[in-house]
Amino acid sequence: MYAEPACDSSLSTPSAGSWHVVPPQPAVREAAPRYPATRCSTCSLRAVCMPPDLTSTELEQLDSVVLTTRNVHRGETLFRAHDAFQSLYAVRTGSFKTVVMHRDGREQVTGFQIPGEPLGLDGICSGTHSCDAIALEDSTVCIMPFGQLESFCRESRRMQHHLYQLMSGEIVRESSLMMLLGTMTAEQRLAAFLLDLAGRFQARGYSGAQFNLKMSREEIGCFLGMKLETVSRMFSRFQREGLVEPNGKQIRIVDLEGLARV
Amino acid sequence: MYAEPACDSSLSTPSAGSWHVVPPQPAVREAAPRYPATRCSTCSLRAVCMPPDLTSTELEQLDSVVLTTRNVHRGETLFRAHDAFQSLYAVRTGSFKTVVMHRDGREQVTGFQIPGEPLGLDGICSGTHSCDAIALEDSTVCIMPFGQLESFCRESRRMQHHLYQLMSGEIVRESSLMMLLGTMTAEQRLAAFLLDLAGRFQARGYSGAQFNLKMSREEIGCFLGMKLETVSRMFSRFQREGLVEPNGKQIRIVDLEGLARV
DNA sequence: CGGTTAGTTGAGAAAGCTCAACAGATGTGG
DNA sequence: CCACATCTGTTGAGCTTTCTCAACTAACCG
Repeated sequence: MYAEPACDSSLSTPSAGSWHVVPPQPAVREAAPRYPATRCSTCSLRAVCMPPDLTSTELEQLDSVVLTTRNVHRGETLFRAHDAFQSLYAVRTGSFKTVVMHRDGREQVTGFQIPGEPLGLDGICSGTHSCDAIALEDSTVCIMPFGQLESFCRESRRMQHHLYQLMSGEIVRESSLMMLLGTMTAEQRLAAFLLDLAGRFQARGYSGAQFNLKMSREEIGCFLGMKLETVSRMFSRFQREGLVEPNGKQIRIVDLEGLARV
Repeated sequence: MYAEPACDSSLSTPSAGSWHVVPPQPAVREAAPRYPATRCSTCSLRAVCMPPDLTSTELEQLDSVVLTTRNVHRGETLFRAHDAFQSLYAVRTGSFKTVVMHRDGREQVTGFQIPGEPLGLDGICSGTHSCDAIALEDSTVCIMPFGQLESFCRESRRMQHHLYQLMSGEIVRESSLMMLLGTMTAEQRLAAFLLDLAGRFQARGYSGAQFNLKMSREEIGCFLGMKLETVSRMFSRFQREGLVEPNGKQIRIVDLEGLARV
């Protein structure tokens, strides 16, 4: 359902090498192949991803930072906690979830990422990722090697500021999630979640009124701090109240204002 | 109880001007006076605040970015949501809480900051702060005008990286808070909170086993997503179980391992 | 020293969880 | 391409945790 067709050019670059410390992993875990990126300068998501006012020189430089993309199949990880941090990523097609895990097995989904949204910012701090990023469907990401990005940011004031803004935005996003988890009822959480998603889809030119949830009820619950049964009950309640028309994963928002009033 | 004596030199700099859009505020809200900072190069918190490997030239430049400090009295705000973002701050003495507020009055404390910790990172994103920063006791902060800091970071690779690390660290901190709010019981939350605080005090050379909570039970509850009564009950439970010896705001951790096992 | 605020404790209510049954959807091998 | 197994989602009933309301005590402040 999402934008651009995945870049599936098969000119695999040999440069890939070992992306990850390879821990126990369901299936064979090959060195992830990279593919040449189509350029930022012509990308339809540029307005979502990048500052609006880059000069053509800056765009050229940017193209030389974002040289490759990578395909991640549904259920596979882009990176996992404890992997060495190398690059920042931007979702190009598809969608991801990020999950932090406690030793005792407790899991918390900390976010869902759709095209144009960043991944990997958690890794800068310690040089090691602190969460897993898992594809919810077959997806593509742009790869921005962080060292090169940093160099670029020392040259470009605009790009420097953009990266600070991006990270600050992540901080603010997480704060409002804390508010959600700390102060809202199950009903309010789900409403806020749907409204947030609707807004993000709309900002990317998709319908905000009707969309397809790629994540399961369990994943939604794990994000919103409640059990899947409760998520399901709340969907049913919204349907009864004529706010949302859920059809499995297909969601139609009927009464936006009503949902906001919950 | 915290480190350094506050810099209370009264050579108020006239440069202060209007720091804030002044919304309804309990008392008189004057333009906050700034005081000359004692230098980063000689600050005992430097190891906590700044990258360890700055050259003497970089230290000099840093001193010229962090020219001023500001005193904030107990209960007063350093900045509030919707204030224009100007500067990043580092707590020098005392402590703060950051609070995000929903229109309907719901509040969530998103963090407590002790000496050496940053404040204001939320403002970069939109140029406007998204939370209130309120002093829990009479406190002092170092002021880092963000424009100057950005310039400095374009010149100093180390400083640039440090700021990225700082922001990434905030992202990781908030993720683990989401885990706390999303998956833990009231008992586990309070235990995790005490252990976190103990670690942070210890890292600053204070006792991790005995410390003074500057925040009320209500503020703790608002941070941990529970009511003050529940916080109180959990303290009592920890006391009964011989894990913690709470004496009002004075906390002594008796059984660190036990607390970690909760 | 009296008034106010902060903290503790108890009892009953409510939200959300657990367990369980079942229905649809999805996928797989014969 | 069907039949069966598996996974995902829905719904119900009873239980647990936390909240709410209330009373009371201790600490703090002017």
